[in-house]
Amino acid sequence: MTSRRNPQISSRRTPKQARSADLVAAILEAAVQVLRSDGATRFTSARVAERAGVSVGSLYQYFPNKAAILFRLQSDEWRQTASLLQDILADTTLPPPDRLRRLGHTFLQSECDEAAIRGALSDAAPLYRDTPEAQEARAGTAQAMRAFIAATRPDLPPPQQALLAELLIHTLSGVGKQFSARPRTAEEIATTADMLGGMLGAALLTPPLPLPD
Amino acid sequence: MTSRRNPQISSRRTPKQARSADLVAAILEAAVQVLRSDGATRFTSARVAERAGVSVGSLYQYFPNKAAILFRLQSDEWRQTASLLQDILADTTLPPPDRLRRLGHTFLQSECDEAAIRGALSDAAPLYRDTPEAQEARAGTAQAMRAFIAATRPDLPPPQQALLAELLIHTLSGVGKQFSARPRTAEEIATTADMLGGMLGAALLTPPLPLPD
DNA sequence: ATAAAACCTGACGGTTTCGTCGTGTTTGAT
DNA sequence: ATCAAACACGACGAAACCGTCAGGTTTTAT
Repeated sequence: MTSRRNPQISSRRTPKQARSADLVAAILEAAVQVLRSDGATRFTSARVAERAGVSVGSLYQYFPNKAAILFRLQSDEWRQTASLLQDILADTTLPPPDRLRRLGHTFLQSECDEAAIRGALSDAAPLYRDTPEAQEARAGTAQAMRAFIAATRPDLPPPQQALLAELLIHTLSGVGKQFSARPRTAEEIATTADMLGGMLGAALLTPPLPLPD
Repeated sequence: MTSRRNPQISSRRTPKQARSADLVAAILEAAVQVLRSDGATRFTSARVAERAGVSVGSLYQYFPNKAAILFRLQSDEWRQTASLLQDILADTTLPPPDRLRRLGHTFLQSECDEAAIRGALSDAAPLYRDTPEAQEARAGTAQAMRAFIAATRPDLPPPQQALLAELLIHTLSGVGKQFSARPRTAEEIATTADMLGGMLGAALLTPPLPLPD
């Protein structure tokens, strides 16, 4: 599905002088702005370059194609999210379910704060999603959650641990994405985050399922 | 975000003879095939017409644009899903949490069965998502869930009922979409569906939250 | 000062897609 | 048999976009 050709996501030339590093920074900043204001379908190499006050040629010296810019942005987001997960889930001063509760709040809030950019990025997902680089980049968040599950539910067999971790991640990101698709009041966010956190906590404590033969 | 111009989703001419009705059916069938085999980004009016054995001109006599075809497909899916929800949630022979459990199973299974087409459809979502017709079409599923919540948790104030209903729907569809993005074994589906159902059930029985002032 | 490397530019070719329109065919009613 | 409405066709104009390339400018090193 959604067949990809040679996405070639990896960078083309690495900036060695100060001006070119600035240029790359300007491009990334412009990319965020274009994504936010024009949306994914209007995200264009030309538009990004123009917004950055830079020529297309320069852009293509540091990014092999459009997808590479998007991937770079998404990749940064993922790294950020992974370390957030890591921090909250590893905080042993809180009982595990409370950590999930907190995770729900933090996550939902940040998703709503940056709804425009995240929504646009995920609209553009088909452009970078299927590259090996993307698969690897996603692994970070999954790993953090699996470690938490392994520590909290050692009674579950590893395959179930993995599926549970996946379920929690999918719930967080799926709910976050759809909930933030519409503008929300602070009250709605708080209430939903509470319910979400409770739900995740309940999932965590679910008794091991009798494996049907 | 993702600004739309004049999407003009509504149909252009209504088939009055048998042959044109067949033509529309052929187009929809072809659209599904193209979506499944070529993905959202390669979904093209020309390709659909060719696959249907029909000229582009004919296609554009019954659909004002590409988005209208996609919307039609998605709309059918939504109707189908809404009646599924309706049926399961209104089945009073089962205790409410069990209904959610069953819903999780049914939903996840069907999502996995048709992963290709649904995935492609949601990749194309930016093209039809923001039209008023789409907003209205989505309302069906939300309504079914709200009715269920209202009947099951009359103790909650209506605003919280609405948010809870939304949370459950978002969880279902978000998890369904992401889980089915990779091919899954029957075992993985069953296990995840169990956990998902349990999670939803738990969310349903969550005590009313003390409204913070 | 000078040469090499790094950097920047923007016009341009090639491609894809959308949706229309003038023309020709089929159907149903009289 | 005849005519109007419905239907079907596919070449085509217009627009958008991607990514390259030949040539000019700035920086760095010697």
